[in-house]
Amino acid sequence: MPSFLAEQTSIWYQKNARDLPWRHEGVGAWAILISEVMLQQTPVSRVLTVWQEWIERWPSPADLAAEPAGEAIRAWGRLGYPRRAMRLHECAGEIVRRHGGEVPDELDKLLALPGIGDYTARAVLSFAFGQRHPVVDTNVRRVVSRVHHGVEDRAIGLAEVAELLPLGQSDAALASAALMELGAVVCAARSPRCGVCPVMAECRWKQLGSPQPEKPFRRPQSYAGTDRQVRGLLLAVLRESAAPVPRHRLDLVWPDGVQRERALQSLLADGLVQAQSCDVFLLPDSTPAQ
DNA sequence: ATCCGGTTGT
DNA sequence: ACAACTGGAT
Repeated sequence: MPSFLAEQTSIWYQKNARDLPWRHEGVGAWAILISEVMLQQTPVSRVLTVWQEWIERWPSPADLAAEPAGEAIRAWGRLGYPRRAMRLHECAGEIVRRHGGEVPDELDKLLALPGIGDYTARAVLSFAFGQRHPVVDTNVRRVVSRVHHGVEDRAIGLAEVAELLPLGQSDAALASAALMELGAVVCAARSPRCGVCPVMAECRWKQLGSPQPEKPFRRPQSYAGTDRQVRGLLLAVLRESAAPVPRHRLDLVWPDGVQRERALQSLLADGLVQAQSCDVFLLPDSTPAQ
């Protein structure tokens, strides 16, 4: 059932899509997969340079799999959520071992890879292989919720999005990209630009006066002072050091010894950091087994 | 339901 | 200060 939303947004997208490098002709599935992982919870502007470095350095899964995980973590830079870099490295290894070094083009095989969930698996199938799948991220959820239901935060499932996509594979893939783009550029969470929206005339949310969502209750959860910040500070020291780092240098980044130790232990548990001895640490440097 | 980063726009 | 940013794993 091709919907008004999918059709109009696709038309709009073909004239207004941002020129992002991973959308260029000839970009392979591996490079697109990398872009999708990097874009998880991370704005486009910050992904651009790191993505370019990655695809030049590791143009195939085998290239990344051949290096220690620490190199992926180092090259991740300050993108945030560095476990994504580690999972991407594991993912490359799985692709080499189980899929002959080629990114699989089947849903169940992608979902079985580390770091690849419901969103990323379908995004790769749609944008790299031109298949028809519901690609549901926070943008699509917001667009469909607003336009069809007139509310900000209604739960939007895969089936609901699948129903509104065009039937043709490439048309559906185009519509998926278009819905995400609309959510990112026009139907923004904070400052929607309804004046330039291609579906304004049929938007329930606009008709209802753009009602704000009910905020049930949300913890303040500031970043400053959290374990997350301390993990980031510790990892930054290890990233920027070519040589293993003695504990006393890590002690400098955060005054609270208890929290510092807890953060270090969690990094070790995640596999983001490796202990060379009891007081010397480094990024994972073991060359992966073939 | 929670944890997991780091930057930018408001 | 604060949410938002093309989520995934536990």
